[in-house]
Amino acid sequence: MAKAISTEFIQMAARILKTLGHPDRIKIVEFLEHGEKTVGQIQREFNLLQPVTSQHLKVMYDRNIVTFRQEGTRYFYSLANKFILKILDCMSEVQEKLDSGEWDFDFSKIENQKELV
Amino acid sequence: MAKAISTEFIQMAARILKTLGHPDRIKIVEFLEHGEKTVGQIQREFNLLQPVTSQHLKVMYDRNIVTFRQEGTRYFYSLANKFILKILDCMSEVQEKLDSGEWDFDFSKIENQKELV
DNA sequence: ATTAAATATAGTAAAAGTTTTATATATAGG
DNA sequence: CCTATATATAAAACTTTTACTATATTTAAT
Repeated sequence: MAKAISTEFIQMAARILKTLGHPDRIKIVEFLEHGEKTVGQIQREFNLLQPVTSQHLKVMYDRNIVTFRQEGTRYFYSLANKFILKILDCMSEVQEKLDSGEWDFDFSKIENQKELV
Repeated sequence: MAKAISTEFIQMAARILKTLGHPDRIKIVEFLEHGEKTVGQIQREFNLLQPVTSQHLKVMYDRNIVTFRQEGTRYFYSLANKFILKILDCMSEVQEKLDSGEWDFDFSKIENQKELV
C-alpha cells in the first residue's frame, strides 16, 4: 500500500494527468522519450496539423510536461521531468501485462463513448 | 526505454488519465486503495456534495476505473482494475522523490492557471 | 531586400467537462 | 403503509478543451 498523497501534490498530479489524457499527447510524449524532436518531426510522425502540434506542445510546456530549446528556426522539444517518464513506464508496464494476458480489462463500457454527463 | 505503446491502448489510457485528472477523483481513488467505501464515506471524507460524489463515481464507473456492489441502500465502491493501482503507485513514488529532495519540479508555471488555450 | 521554411499565435465554433440545485428511486425500519 | 436514509438521476448554467482556419514572427538563404 502506497503512502498517502499530499494535497498540493494532488493538484499538480491532476493537472499533469489531465493534460496527458489525450491520445495525441500521449503519443507525443512517448515519442519524446526517444530523444528531443522538432515540431516538424512530431507533426509528420503522427500526421497532425502544424497548429495542432504547436498547441499540444504549448499546453504541455505550460504544464511543465515538456521543455524546448531553439536552434535557428527549429524548436527541439523534450520531456521536462521524470514524473512523465514514470507515467510512461507505468503505461508500458500495464500494456505488457495486458498483452501477455496476465491482466485483463473490460473495455466494453468505454468504447465509442462521447459525453458521460 | 519502454516498449512502444499501441494505438488502442493509447485510446484507453488517455481516457483513464483524463478522468483521473481531477483532484477529487485522485483523492477518491486513493481512498479506495484502502478498501471499498460507500458513497457516504467518500462524501464525508472529502467534504463533497452528495451529487458531486455520485457523479464522480458514475464517470469513473463508466470508464472502468471503479466498480461497486450494492447492499441494501448502500453502494460500496472499489477500484476496478490494476492499472489504477499502478498509477497510484507511480504517483506516490514520485511524491517520495520530491519529498526526499531527490527530484525537483518547477511548479511556478502551473500555479493559479486557469485556461491555457 | 525577398522569399521560403519552421513555428507560434489568434480567433472562433463546437464539444466535453464541471458545478449546483432540484428531484426521483429504492430500501429499511417502525 | 409511512417515513427516513442512502444514493442516483436530471437539468441548467458555466468553464475548459478541442479542432480548425487564418495569420504573424523569426530565421535562413538567395
